[in-house]
Amino acid sequence: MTDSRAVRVRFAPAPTGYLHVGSARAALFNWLFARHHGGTFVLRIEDTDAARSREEWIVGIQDTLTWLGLDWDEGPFLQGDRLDRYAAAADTLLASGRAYECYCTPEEVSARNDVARADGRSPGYDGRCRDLNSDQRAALAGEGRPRSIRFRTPDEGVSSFTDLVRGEVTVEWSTIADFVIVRSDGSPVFFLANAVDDAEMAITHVLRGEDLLDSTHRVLAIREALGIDGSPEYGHLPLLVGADRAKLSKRHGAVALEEFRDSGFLPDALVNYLALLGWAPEDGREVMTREELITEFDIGRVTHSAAFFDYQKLDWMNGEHIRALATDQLEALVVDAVRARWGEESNRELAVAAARLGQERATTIKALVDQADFLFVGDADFSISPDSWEKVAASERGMEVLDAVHAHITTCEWTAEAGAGGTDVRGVIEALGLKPRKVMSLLYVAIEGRHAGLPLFEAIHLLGRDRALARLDAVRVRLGGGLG
RNA sequence: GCCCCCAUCGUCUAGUGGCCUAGGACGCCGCCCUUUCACGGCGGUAACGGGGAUUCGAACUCCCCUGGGGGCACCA
Repeated sequence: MTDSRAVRVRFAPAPTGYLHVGSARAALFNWLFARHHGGTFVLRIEDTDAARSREEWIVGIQDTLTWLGLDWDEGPFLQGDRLDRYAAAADTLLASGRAYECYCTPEEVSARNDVARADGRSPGYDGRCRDLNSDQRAALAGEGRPRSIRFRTPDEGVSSFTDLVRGEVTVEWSTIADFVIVRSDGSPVFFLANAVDDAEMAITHVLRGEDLLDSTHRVLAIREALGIDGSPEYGHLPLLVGADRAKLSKRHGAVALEEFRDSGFLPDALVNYLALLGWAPEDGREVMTREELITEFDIGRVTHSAAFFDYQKLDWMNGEHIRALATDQLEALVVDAVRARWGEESNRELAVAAARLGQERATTIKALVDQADFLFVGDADFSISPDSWEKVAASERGMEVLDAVHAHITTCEWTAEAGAGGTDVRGVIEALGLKPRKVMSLLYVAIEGRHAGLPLFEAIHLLGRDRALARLDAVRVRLGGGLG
């Protein structure tokens, strides 16, 4: 951007639910754009739909943005606090004739649209109240009909603007029907509030999803009708879609940011992955820090087509970020996660050890903690997953291996210095004439309850001699050989 | 039905007329490493939707078709 004005962008969610991953992506692009240009990032809550907006979502969205690390410089501004401005704007439009009073009810309009569709005609307000005179209006009002205010779109000509990502976008006014800007309860509708606020808040650039592309013409028309000079530049971001290429929604999988947080994804990884959905830096880097993203971000490099949200690639990305974490940072995260799961008095040393052993292999914090379950679970609750057992139940000379390992663990050196060196049972297995890798799974299952997990010798050492022996015994029994 | 947007490997993308027998990443497959699983390393699989036009030359420009998506609310 070569715009000389100081950049001011905004993220303007409606507090009608949790923060959706698509909205988060829009917030991120605005934030990156603002930070890249040293501009201002404004948070505005578009709560003009009182029926669907809720206080808890206003709080929740802010919490989630904060967790993601998308800090805002101004706001949150609530449109609910600014109703007088929208009312004034509506009066202006009414006075100039750019808007008119409409006495059709939503039900009537909807019914007429259904008929239109059924007849193969285009839906959209049919203009019934467009040219009422004052007597007609008074009569309709006299019937007790509710009054809304509708914007009168131009009858001819075109609406055109230059989109930052798509270039020139033009549409004929004749295809855009008159639309409501003030509901019959007096509350403003998105188009009006949006136009007024972007002007008053001196927003210079609007980056939002492509699903809002058509509405831009209407917002721009209101600005013009209000006599507001100039307008922000608009950039419509490609949509995020699911496996069926439709707009990403709940049925495609996790879409609430909270779900990603609770699954142990790192904010930096999510930010990194989201940034790459619809944008790529010039040099093709993929794993990037927040600072690198800010430096490289360029609205001109945003792509045009919808992007599939690939959970597998997110997993990979998260693993990359876990590995890039300073060890003490990961330790802190794992300790917190372990305590959230097993209680505040959970053994900190074990959690720290698990963090270190897991850093090289984990994709999420949750998966890492899952792998460490065997360290924290009570002995009475320890169990072996059925499919893991199935994999090892027929292990070659399993009983012999267990006996030998049991004997070794019983007598091996057990000191902090020796560590996992003492619990290394490879020699024992080789002495039986077996290849360690062939029978190791059985031991993993016995000790960790699953055939894949944290390194075995370290696991045994962390578990402690008594608990380790008890688990070996349990599997000996299960294998049918008793405790000979 | 009408309007708008979009179109490169399965996926995310690089590519802005010759550097492209199309590059990278995820996934997948194989090999190596290895204390299982991972991680890591190496290699492989795999794409310019179709048709015209412009040009000495098109993934890149234009047109048509096809396909996909979005919108047409007193939601945002």
